[in-house]
Amino acid sequence: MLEINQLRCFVAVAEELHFSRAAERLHMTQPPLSRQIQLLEHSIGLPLFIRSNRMVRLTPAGRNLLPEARAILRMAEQARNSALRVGLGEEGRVVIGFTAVAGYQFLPDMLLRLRKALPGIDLQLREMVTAWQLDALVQGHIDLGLLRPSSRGEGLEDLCVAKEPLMAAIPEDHPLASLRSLHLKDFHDQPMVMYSPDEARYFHDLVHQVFHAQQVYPRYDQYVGQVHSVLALVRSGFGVALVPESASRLHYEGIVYRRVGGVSPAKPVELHLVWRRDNDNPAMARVLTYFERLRRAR
Amino acid sequence: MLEINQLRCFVAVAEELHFSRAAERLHMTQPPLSRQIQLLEHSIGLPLFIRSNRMVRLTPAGRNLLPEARAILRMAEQARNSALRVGLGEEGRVVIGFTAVAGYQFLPDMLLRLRKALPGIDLQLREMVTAWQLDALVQGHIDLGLLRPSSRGEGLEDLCVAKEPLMAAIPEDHPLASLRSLHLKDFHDQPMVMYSPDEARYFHDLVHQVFHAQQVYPRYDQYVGQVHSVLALVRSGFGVALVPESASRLHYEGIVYRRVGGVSPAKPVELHLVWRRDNDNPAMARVLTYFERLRRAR
DNA sequence: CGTCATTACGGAATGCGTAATGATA
DNA sequence: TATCATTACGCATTCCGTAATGACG
Repeated sequence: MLEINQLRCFVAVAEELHFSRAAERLHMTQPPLSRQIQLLEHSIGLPLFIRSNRMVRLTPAGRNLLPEARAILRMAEQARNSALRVGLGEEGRVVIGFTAVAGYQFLPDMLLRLRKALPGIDLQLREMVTAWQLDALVQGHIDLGLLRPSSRGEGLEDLCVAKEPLMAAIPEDHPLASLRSLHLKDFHDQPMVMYSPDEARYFHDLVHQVFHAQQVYPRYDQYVGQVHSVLALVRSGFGVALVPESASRLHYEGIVYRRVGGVSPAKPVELHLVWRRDNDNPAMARVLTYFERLRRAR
Repeated sequence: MLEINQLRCFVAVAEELHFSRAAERLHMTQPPLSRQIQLLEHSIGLPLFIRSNRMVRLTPAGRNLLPEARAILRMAEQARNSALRVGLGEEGRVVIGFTAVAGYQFLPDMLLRLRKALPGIDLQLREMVTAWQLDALVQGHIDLGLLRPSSRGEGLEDLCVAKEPLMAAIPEDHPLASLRSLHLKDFHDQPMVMYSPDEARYFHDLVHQVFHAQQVYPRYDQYVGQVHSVLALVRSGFGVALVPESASRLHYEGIVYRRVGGVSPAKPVELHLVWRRDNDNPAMARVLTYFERLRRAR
């Protein structure tokens, strides 16, 4: 096989067309240089130079090899530097999972700042629901999850990054839409679109608690997994719903959003960043350092 | 610097994720393999694997290096093969100089056949007049010249590949254009466009001899260097001219071509292939072998 | 205690430098 | 004879294989 060292020798001689000068440039003496060239020629099976004692010139095979040899040397150099930069986290990739709703409010800001602060790092995005993100984190398919709170914390770090109130999403032609101010009690016995207890455990429990605390009991007719779907059903007239404030960014035609009195301020909707404590991605480490610096600055 | 051998070891371990199996694949024992990996890691400055005794896995830096290492190995392999093929003439480049007129008749056929017979060889074309081609041949800028005969034969091989008669090129509204048959004598005292004695020595001498042999003396009003230019002047009414038959392929609007009686058949226009005897381009050698085979087949 | 990577060590091969040789103008 | 590549040879380093050690389940 061609050896890197031999290629380096070859390039030097091919550029100088003079063994002695090439040897000088390589910080060695001529004889071993001659020998390396001979070995290279032998391993290819052809002469690369024509030595006419007063003149060294390339054979066609040598002329052909020269640019390739340069390319290989350049690649080797780059590979080394790139591996080093990846190791130091100056370059690399961080895969981020996010829920659809986070994609409308929190994520864009975060990405903008991250890209600015860590320009060498390639940020890859994958939309998935909270439960899938937790799986993907554990399996190492994503480095970072932007998701709703969850109890599954085996080896996972968790940071609350946003809190927002729940708001009512109401079809614009619904009687409640015309009320000046809205209170939880107004939802009593109302048909509502509810979150599914397994696909959207967090929202399910949160909405349930909010109403239960006030002894209000709406009628839960529909159970769906994502805020998107909730809004789609609200718009189709299946009832009203409680959604995080940021969902109002979705600008669903035919839906109005209202603040609701009686919702405990101690129960906001939270958005969390989650990652594996033993994640070994150095680029990820730099992202975390960046978050840490942000947190302290506040 | 990264060594090829170390990269090969790295790729094997990265693919097997198991030192013993990788060593087996590399036809060596584990300990030196471990050592090569350590050396590689040291030369990069970072660990590439995490060895947890029951499990070998890549670090991010290693994951990043893997495709680059594969690429380098592939390139090294290719470089070797390519150099060998170039050396054997199975692959390579032949630069061919040609005169403008040759480009209309002889060259296209020749290229078609060469490309078919020697598919691995890249044929590069450069149009230039005979004198320039001779220079370019000597200096090694072209491998092969397709040109008019010349006396400069220092180390050059020469092969006549085409003979063609001279024909008259006449403006269509010229009195001679309407004659049924044309003889050299008809050119006596006629204004003619002549070839320049330094830029187109061969044509100059040839035309001169043709007329001289018959004691015919036209009037040479214009001297130009290329057949192209001759035709342009003929078309502009500066006179008539003798041109090689293949020039009629140029299909100049307003020019008619006529055979001429009295032109010695022993003095056709010749087209020659010329190359350096000591040309070391193996692809060129194959081209020559091809010509030789053609010649013998005839 | 079995598996598997690392460390330890001896022998072979490789690479470099110095000195001698050879070829060419 | 001067220049410059090659050959010859001795020494240091590198690389491989075998044997011993060590870590983890």
